[in-house]
Amino acid sequence: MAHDERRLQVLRAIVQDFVSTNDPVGSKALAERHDLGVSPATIRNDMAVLEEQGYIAQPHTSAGRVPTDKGYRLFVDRLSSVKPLSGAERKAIERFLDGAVDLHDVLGRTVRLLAQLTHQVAVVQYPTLSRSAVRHLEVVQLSASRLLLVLITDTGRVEQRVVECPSDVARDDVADLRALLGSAFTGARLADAGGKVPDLVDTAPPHLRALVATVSAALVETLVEPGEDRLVVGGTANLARVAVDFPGSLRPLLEALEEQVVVLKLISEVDSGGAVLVRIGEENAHEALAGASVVSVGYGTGDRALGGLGIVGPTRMDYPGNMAAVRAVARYVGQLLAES
Amino acid sequence: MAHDERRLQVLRAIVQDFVSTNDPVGSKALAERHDLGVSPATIRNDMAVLEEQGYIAQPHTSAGRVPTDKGYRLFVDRLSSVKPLSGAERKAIERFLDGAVDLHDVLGRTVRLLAQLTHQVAVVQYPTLSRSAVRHLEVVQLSASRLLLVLITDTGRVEQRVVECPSDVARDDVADLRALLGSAFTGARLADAGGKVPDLVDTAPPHLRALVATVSAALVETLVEPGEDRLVVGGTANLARVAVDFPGSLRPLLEALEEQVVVLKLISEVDSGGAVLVRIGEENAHEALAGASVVSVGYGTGDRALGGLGIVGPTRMDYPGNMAAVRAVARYVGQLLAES
DNA sequence: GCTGGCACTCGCACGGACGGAGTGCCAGCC
DNA sequence: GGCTGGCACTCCGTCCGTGCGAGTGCCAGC
Repeated sequence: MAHDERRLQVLRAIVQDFVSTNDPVGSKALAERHDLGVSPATIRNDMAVLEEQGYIAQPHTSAGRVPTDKGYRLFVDRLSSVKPLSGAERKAIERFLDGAVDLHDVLGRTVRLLAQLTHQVAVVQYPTLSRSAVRHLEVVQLSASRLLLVLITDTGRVEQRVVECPSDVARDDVADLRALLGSAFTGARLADAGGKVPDLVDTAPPHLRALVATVSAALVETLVEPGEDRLVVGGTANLARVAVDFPGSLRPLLEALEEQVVVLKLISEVDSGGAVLVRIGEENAHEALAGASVVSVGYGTGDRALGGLGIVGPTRMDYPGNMAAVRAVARYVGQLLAES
Repeated sequence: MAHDERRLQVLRAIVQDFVSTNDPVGSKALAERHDLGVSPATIRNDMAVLEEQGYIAQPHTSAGRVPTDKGYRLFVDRLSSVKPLSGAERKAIERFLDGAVDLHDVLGRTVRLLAQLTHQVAVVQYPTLSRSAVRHLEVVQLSASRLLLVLITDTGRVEQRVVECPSDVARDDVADLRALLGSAFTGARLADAGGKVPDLVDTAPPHLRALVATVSAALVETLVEPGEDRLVVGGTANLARVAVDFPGSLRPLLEALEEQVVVLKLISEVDSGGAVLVRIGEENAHEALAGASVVSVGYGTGDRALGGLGIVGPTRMDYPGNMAAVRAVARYVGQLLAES
């Protein structure tokens, strides 16, 4: 029906205007700024219906209307097309990310880039260890009974862990241990590492068994268990810019961002199909994020999803633009990591 | 003179009251809350002198007085004694930091601990590479022409760098390279690494010379050059709590914190004698930090300063308490790193 | 089903009045 | 000489009443 169609146009116009002005938008302004072909009075009728359906709300009697979470949801799902990035933006992505010398550098640049493109807080997850494979495993003796394990993954992550051994370890044993662990784990997916331990212990020379058991337990414990996934956060200064959108205080949000677990959960729950995921306001199911939206997507090399990245901002954000930026950056990061 | 003495007591009382209440403090309130032994009228005379000398100011005619940067400076230098930590706080430090498994973990816990103890933004510098020595140097071949250098320092830092070689590298050459670099650099201070390169290249077998030159150049460039020092920042949520102390906006401050260079400079300029350094307001010589104070101290193992740590907060802060916390945490971190 | 008109509601900005806190100064006292 | 109580003055923050403008809902007419 042409009816419903126009009502959706009205909703779209409300979202667009409200996002850009931060003022509740009224029927008159709407009729002036958009070619809806009808008079303010008609728009008012549509707005009344939209309000009844829960897509918009008015902060006070006789102020303009403001989109609700549900309204943004409809907008994102049906009313917006992904805004293509400008040439300048695409150039900026390349310029920014090229020249990175290691994973840490890549992710640091990525988070700064995303923050700059979207003017929101950017979040990038390190490539998940569980989906990475071992490229190299190094054992360094720190002292008689302390060993340092260094794990290098095929995604470029370098992780370390100090292992305290129950008894002193001979120099030769360290070399043997290194060889054993190396041949057992190199090339293996970290997710499978746990299963290899019993076999490895069994086949180890008797005098090394206790050592191998201790060390591989530590390896699996720290490096494979979930929860060890790291996060890079950047652009928190952008929160100050949009402080007006968080009426209470920025504090809960800043706390949630520091409490990486919260955001990590959101970011890592990316769609395996590579679609951009948007979580709006209350959909986030975490109190501190109730007034915020999260736009995230997985990045990866070819068919393998390595991790997630995205942005966090007020629900009043430019969804099409931010979705485009997040998607473009994720693609480029994926390519970059595939090369290395 | 008893005169001047009392005037300083008045200044101290003003600082203490203002820090705890955030209200400009007047002569009457001062006389009531502190046993200065004189009447408000006398205090007023003292305040007039203190104001003339620039230690205090009044926001508006006929409001109370507020300490100036100069007033805080005098307070810190002459009027405050370092507040000893409570037993609970000392316990908290131990509980928080023990059980850390690697350097990353130690510094992460440190920054959270400091933020929690002081309710300010905490900043911890990674141990300076230039003052660290090489414990282990690993070369991993990523592809025919790409090598990954992994450097492990005696302070527990693990740094990585990808090196693009002009031509393909044979497997055996990698092993030789590893042995060469290892024997040349292991145990050496990174600050001296640059000087060792020419010698190393000269003594290398002819067919490896180009490779050694490329790789060691990359090593020195990324890992030894200054500016590569890293920073961990935490507790930015505390800024929201004291937002009232930053009249304009938190933004410049948040930006300065993200722009790690700024803070790094401050934190790394620690006193070699191990004294706690306090920079108040304008003393910071960076616009964004004009309304902020930085309390920092070096941490290290024994006689060697490894890096700095500290806090950033409004000039209106509890200097004695924060100085004590910063110092205590730095000592504990120093011990912890000395053990490993 | 759309439109113009109209009465109504409210939030907000403006402005004046008021009270309170704090000061500076002065004369008197120890 | 230094401290004290008293007093007049200044000025900020708050409160309240008013007016205005934006926006709405409803209704009659096309």
